[in-house]
Amino acid sequence: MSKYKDFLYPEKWIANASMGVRLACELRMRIISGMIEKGTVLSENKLALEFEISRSPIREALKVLASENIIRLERMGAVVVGLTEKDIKEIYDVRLLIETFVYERVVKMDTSELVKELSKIHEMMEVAIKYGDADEFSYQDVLFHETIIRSIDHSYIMLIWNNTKPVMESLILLSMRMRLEKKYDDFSRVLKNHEVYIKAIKIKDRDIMIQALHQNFDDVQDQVADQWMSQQMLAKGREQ
Amino acid sequence: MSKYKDFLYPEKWIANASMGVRLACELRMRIISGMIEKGTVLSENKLALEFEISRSPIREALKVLASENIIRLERMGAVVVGLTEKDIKEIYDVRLLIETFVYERVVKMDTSELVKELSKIHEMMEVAIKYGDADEFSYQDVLFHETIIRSIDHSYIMLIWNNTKPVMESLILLSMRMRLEKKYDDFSRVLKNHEVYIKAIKIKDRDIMIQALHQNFDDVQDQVADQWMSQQMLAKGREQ
DNA sequence: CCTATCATACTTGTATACAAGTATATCGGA
DNA sequence: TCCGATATACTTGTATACAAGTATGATAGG
Repeated sequence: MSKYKDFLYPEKWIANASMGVRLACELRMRIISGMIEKGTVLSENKLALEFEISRSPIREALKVLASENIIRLERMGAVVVGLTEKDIKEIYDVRLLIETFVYERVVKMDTSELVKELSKIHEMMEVAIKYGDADEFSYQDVLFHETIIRSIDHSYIMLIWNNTKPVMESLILLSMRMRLEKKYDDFSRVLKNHEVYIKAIKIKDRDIMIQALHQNFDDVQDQVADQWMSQQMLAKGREQ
Repeated sequence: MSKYKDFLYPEKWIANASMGVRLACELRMRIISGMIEKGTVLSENKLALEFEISRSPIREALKVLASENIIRLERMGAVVVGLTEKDIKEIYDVRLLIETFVYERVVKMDTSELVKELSKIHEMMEVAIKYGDADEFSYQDVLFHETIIRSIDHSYIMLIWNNTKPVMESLILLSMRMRLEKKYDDFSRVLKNHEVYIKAIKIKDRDIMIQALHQNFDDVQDQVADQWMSQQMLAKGREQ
């Protein structure tokens, strides 16, 4: 589908999803990467023609993207809003907020099972990076945090996570792909960070947890924002 | 539409909304009030027949409700999940979380305009209760908190609010309607609480704000949960 | 040349049709 | 009586058609 032969979003992650979901994932990647410029007006009919599917899944996808605030549904057409640097900061505000909340709960739990799961994911990340698979690394990274959040069994925190996850995932995916080429060393730092996470959860010291959390976020946020800016610049350059 | 002649959700709030949104609001009210029992399987076709609209808006409504975790979209049919007491606690966890965050920002702002807006809403609430209009009171109550949240101009906090608002709104609406008949005195307490809010924002003392926030929530949460339980009991009784 | 009105081509929201897949129930056989 | 296969009646996902409304542009009149 579409004149673009290849997709930005890993197809195997959405192999048996509906067209609406798939299109949402792909459009999200294109918008966040800057491939679709801000201000662009997306029309249901035009998208239907371009992607060669009917309006039903298109509508579904646009609703999803609108709920993530990266497009704005107006009277006529969906206007691409995209992400500003402010937005990225805000996403990390929210992550910090919910993960801090989560940790408050985690210290009161039996974390042995969780630690085991996280260790497994951590090793997966090591393997992924060993074979230069940025997509798999991103997947496991997101899964790592989701696993922690899921562990406290809090449906409304989970709801927030589910609403912010897609954009997070796209940002991380784009960032990791760039780093694979230009800043390979970063990965070992990310891995180290996750080790600290696991350790902090294991010994259940809330202060160390929060500290590790902040440290990671201060680190990661800058990098993601940085990488994202490069991506934007790159997209800008490509247009000319 | 439907065999139920009257709707639980105030029709004037959604006068010019699409059928999908309207149906979502109505179904949400019926599910939260217990009018539609947990475990019920909602079929798109059956709903289409019952409400005499096509499947398109039905699908839209079900997607919305699924994103709010009050129904679960499965292979065949949408299973009504509803709210447990745990869910209600969790919603207030989230509100406490985001409103605490918001207040951290509010103290750094010029709040004069905000205070003015809130005072207006507060007076609206007084008028609403003077004329025994529980729906209008609920509307202004929700608007009060939304106004505070909106004031910090944080799109992702706003996103969370938008995701939790519908369920909150339904809970408050049902609770206020009951109180109008049985616990009329409660309203003056709610009004007092909001006065404290405004004052706390005006003098910009973070500690007092947080304190006021917690006090209000401890108070309101219990009441909402309480009222909601009564409602559930009532619904149960009606079935027999 | 400027303005107002009307026609046209777009937009969304909704209805309906169809295809593919799944649970259920019935019927035949042991 | 119990088990298995098949048929049927459901389900969702997608495509398409239609209606109502809106922006745009062209045209007529001043």
